[in-house]
Amino acid sequence: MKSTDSFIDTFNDCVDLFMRRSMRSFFQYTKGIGLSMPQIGALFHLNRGSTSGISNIGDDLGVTTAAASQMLDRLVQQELILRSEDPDDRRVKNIILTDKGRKILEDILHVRQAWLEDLSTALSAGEKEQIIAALKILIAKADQIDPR
Amino acid sequence: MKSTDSFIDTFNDCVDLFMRRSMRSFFQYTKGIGLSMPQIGALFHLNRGSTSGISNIGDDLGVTTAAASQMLDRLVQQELILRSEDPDDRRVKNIILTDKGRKILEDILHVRQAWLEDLSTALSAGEKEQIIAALKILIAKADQIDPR
DNA sequence: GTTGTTAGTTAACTTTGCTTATATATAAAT
DNA sequence: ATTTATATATAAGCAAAGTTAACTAACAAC
Repeated sequence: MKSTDSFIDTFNDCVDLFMRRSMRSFFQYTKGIGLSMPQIGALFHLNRGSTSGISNIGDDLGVTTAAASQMLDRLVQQELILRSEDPDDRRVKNIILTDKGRKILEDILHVRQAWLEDLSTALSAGEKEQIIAALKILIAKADQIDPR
Repeated sequence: MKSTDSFIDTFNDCVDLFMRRSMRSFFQYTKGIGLSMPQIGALFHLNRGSTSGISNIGDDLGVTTAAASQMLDRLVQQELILRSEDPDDRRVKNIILTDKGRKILEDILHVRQAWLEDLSTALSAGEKEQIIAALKILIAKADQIDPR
């Protein structure tokens, strides 16, 4: 399963590790509170501060606007979001997180980070600096080859 | 949204980056070939070489054995897996990947890596070494606090 | 060999997510 | 003012995933 590129191999090891340790509890938690993958995708979209129109969310999730509209209905029913009319263009509905929605999103992110926090306390200050420096190179380069 | 821990912040930035760049094409691809999240989960379970009984897979995915059995049906219909009787205990069915299944799994992993390969070629040898060294520290430490 | 346990299947049902097609309201264009 | 385009909603219908409950077959124990 190893390639000839040890950068790729190491990065993949890191992804596998992250998936197993951090994503597992993430999925368990979201399942526990009854949120589906698309719904989480929508919440994350909002959290990123991306444009909040229905069709934007649909595009982002790769589904039709109709599908997005229906899925958001369920989030409205759960009182995690609100539809509000855009004053500039009354055709568009801006989706905004309710306090409850913001709280749940925070919890979700926090659960995903529990493992990361353990890791952070286990690392020495020097190790952390080294890792931060390396990851920043990686982020900068990624931005460079495909900016957004 | 920033914490007081710049290690955690940088790591999260990196995760976000990876999710947006790499997982996006991953989801598009799996959607294109008609595989759902649970099905992919099952394939990944098998790929890890974990125990291949139906209930093991169900446990791993956090669903009932009945649900796992039905979901695997669909993978059998798509000829990605085979059920085979365990010779040691004829009650258990071992799930094995077909050639087609193995091929698709390889493709899935490869798609996830396309972005990573671009990144690898964009980085200098020195940068890569630095990142590899840092990630290895991270992996080693993670293994240390929660071995498996 | 009966009795109980375990692994998996099957059936009936519910919920979700998706699609297409149709409808409505607003905005933009001419 | 009328036409056209855009943003969303709604309806009908399908497939997938999940549940519980009832069932079969194989193993284990005594």
